Amino acid sequence: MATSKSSVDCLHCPLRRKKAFRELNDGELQFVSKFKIGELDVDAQSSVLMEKQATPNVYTVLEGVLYRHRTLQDGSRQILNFSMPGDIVGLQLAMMGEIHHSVTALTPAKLCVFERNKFYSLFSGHPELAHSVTWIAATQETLLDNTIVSLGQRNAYQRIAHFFAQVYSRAESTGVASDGLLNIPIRNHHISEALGITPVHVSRTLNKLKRESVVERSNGYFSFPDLEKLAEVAAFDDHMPPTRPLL
Amino acid sequence: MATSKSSVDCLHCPLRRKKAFRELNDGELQFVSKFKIGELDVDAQSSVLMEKQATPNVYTVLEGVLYRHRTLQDGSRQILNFSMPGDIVGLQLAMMGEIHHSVTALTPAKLCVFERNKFYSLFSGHPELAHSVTWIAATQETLLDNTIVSLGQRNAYQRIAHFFAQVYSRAESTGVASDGLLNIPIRNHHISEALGITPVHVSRTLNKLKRESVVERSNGYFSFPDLEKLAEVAAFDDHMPPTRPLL
DNA sequence: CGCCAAGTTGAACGTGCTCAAGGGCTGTGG
DNA sequence: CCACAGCCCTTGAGCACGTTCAACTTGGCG
Repeated sequence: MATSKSSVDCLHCPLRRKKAFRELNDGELQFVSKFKIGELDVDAQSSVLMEKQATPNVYTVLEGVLYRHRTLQDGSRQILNFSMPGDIVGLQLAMMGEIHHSVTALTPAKLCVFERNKFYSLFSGHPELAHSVTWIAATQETLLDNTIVSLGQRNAYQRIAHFFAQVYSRAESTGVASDGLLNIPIRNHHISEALGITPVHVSRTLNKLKRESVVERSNGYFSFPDLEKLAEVAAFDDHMPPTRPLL
Repeated sequence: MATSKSSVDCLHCPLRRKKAFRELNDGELQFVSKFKIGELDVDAQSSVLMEKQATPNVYTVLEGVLYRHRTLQDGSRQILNFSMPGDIVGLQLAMMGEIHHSVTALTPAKLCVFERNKFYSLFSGHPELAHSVTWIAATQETLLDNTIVSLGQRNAYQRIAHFFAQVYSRAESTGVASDGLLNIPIRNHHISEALGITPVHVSRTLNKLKRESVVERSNGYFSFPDLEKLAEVAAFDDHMPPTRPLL
């Protein structure tokens, strides 16, 4: 894990070239360039934010995948969602100065670092960017809504299928998946902790999905030979807009 | 249901007098006054927003309680959360122009009406207010996080207890509850749809909570004779900041 | 080779679901 | 004033999805 001064310049941010992201104008770009105070590289498994610990920084994901999670008194853990390129990490920290979840890297990841104290200057100086922040927050809300619907109404089989459909869709649009291959090292216990299903039952249910050729796994990576079939058994219809703003 | 021109003036908004809400300065107040284009009064049970129907308006709750919900293909329904005074109704509509849930009044309610097309002017003209919007969105996220944790990790008993603790806490701080009495006509099927538990099992579990004197019900209204006991069996620790911004 | 983490599989159990019947309350109409 | 409908809640009994406990397999890595 290391922090370095902007090795990736915002002016040439590789994310902007991806189809999913909207362009910024020159003024915005220059502001973001100055707003970004550095970069954080983390290894897989390392924590970026910890529950109840207020850090001075807020991040956006430049590369890699992380997950937000919370641990209860009894030690059980709930994964809230996955953070992919373009996502904001620690928005609650920036807004309320408190955070009630941890954020851990699932893959090696690269994050852009911002000072949360200066976050307000983004609102006062660049309404377009402030609007983007809120856009991203509202989009997150939609994702959390989806998760609540899954946990509340679907059984293990549908839940896992829907989980994959959702994750794949987001991963594909942020360059972390393509051609049916999900380039994220998801283990059964992640699915277990994300969906509130025991690892044992995750295993059984996954095997059923494998037998039905909805899901495949090799070297620890999942793939989906027939994405339409996946969407169908998952009853998944994608709610996400095709393009999105970026800080 | 009727729309009338601002019978409640923002300058004398009754919500601001409540302890939970922050003050606005004169410039902000004047802007909000102009930004608000009217008021919407709805009866209990009537819908304010419908899934997939883009309306031109966005709202804030002035009085009463509503709930956001989504209906699946098979007809099952999930309540996502409850909207109480000060909450924004239809933020996703304002940001993305799409909405994937319905909003229905639980009690008779009064809403402030805003044009979603003009929402951007709030960002460009009043960064402090824009910041408030994002603050509210981030707070919502925390609430949804809590719900996900409940649905994923807790059994029916803990879920219901936590649900009440959470709802009461929010209701209390927005003036919809006091002295242990929750002034919202919640039926068993609401709990069922919010927590993914069948009405039958909700009934059984509620009776257990009643027997233990954690919960009481009279005339269809819940009350909690011992809020500390409730928080304890719910393993609830309140994540909400004591004061909050308001549009 | 041996270790450890992750996944698999079996068997028994339990929380919560389903189906079904009955009771209480409220509003409406005879 | 009673009859009846409709909604909500309650209670019982059987069932099933998912859990728990435990043993075994597999694969990566020292």
